[in-house]
Amino acid sequence: MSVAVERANEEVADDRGPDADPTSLVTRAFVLLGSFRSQSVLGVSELSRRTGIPRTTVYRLANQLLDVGALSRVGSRYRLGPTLFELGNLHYPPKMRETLQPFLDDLRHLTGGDVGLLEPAGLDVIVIQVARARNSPSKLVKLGTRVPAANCIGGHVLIAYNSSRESRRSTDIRTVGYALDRTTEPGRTLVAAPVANRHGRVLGALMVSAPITGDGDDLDRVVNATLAFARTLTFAGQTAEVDFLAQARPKLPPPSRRS
Amino acid sequence: MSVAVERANEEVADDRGPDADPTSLVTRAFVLLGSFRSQSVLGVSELSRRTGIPRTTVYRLANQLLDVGALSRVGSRYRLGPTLFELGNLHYPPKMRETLQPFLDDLRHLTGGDVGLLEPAGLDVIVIQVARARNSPSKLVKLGTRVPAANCIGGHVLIAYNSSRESRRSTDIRTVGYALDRTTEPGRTLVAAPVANRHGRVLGALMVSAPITGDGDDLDRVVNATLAFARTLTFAGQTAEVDFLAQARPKLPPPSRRS
DNA sequence: ACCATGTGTTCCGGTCAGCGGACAGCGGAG
DNA sequence: CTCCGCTGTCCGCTGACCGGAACACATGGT
Repeated sequence: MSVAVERANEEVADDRGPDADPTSLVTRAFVLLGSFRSQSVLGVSELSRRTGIPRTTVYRLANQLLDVGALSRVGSRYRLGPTLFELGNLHYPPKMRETLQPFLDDLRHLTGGDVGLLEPAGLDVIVIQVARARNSPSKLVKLGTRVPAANCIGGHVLIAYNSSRESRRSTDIRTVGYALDRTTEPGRTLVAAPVANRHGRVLGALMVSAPITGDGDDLDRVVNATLAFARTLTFAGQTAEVDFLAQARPKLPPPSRRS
Repeated sequence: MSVAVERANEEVADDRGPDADPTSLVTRAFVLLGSFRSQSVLGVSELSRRTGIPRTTVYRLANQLLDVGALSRVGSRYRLGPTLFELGNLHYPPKMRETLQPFLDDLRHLTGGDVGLLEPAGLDVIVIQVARARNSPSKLVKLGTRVPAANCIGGHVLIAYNSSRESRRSTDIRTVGYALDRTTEPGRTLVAAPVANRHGRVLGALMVSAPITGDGDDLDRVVNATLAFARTLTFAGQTAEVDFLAQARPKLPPPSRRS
């Protein structure tokens, strides 16, 4: 009762069109904002160096972002602003967090590990809700963490259920209904299972980072609990009229991307 | 031991320059994103109507925002995307949340009310961290809530300590060190106190919504607890090297706004 | 079946917002 | 002192953005 899933960077989900036009101002603005992922406070020149955008343009852009609250000043440098936090929280349906939190907490106590709920974002996955042990060192199961889907066991699950391309690993995961990873966090085992909305469409993944290593009863308990709670979340989302982000299947079959 | 603070929309904090250039693309993008505050799923035409931006422009803008993950598709409409959530969480110093959360939880239990930490954002304040009773109905003390500073008792405190303009209310608040509001949430009393960084600069406000009405011992206890914890947060921020958003006093005295 | 009305989407030419090279002022390091 | 890197400012050019008009497609009322 376990499926070995190696880490691999080779395969990548499709389902997302070509990269955005790099000359678009909106794209540049978010490239700029994204450079704060690696450093929380940055100046104009440093931003220019990291993004490849000319200094003058960075300067103007940063001041505009300042005006709307997407950036804040720190001396003569910048950090991400509170407006982003406000808008980021509006990403959820209003009551989703408090509805799902008790379930995540229960699963955390049952498994003794850290619990995270993942959502796909382009080629990446983002951790949108967590239940962590206090002072847990896990860098993966952490609110707001963004990692490439191909590098994360939860991302593998999402790919397995959503990608149009087929792979050996995807069929393996769909067969057993979950995925394991023993290598990313030494001394721990990562378990991930799909979470669907009421239409059966897989929109998220539940991930548990448990402090166990080998196979055996412990692993079985964690896997079974994770699977059960993933199904419960699907159910909870429906009954609470949260519908896990309320995302229905698109009415217009091909959303027709601008090539 | 109480200062009557009426609600008033007349006075407004200055300290923020003129409104951003409305024709700037960045401004328009965030106006667009901001319209999701009142409705979580919107289409192109509806966005155009609410923002005053022509449909075609909205369409192009929305697709660009889609490409960077700031918006997600829901059928043929849009909602705020996961990238905003990710970036919004990076607004904090890495360990601020888990460092401060135990204090907020303690204060919640001590006062029996809902506890929120506020941060200024332009002319508004934003609730950046909370400790709520389960199923609390408070709309004010809620993660991500944004309200005009002039309409919120916590905003009054921030104005009192930061605005360059002087007012009767500001001096009153600074004299006693906190502010009260009995009218915004019927049957409850709101208490707010300033939170400073290590340089003594007031960067936030601690707010408690307690289920009490009159004066008396109950009120005194809540007020004293709030004041004590506001000071504790300042201290906790320093010792945990969080420094409450790490914001130092600007080195360049006039940040020289583009007029 | 018809039209009226709403939607999302595509097209295209004019124009102006944004671009970026160059420079000024500042501050810290050597 | 000089050098170097930084932030902030200016300005002429240009190509990316703008938005009106038209299209395709739903919906629903008559």
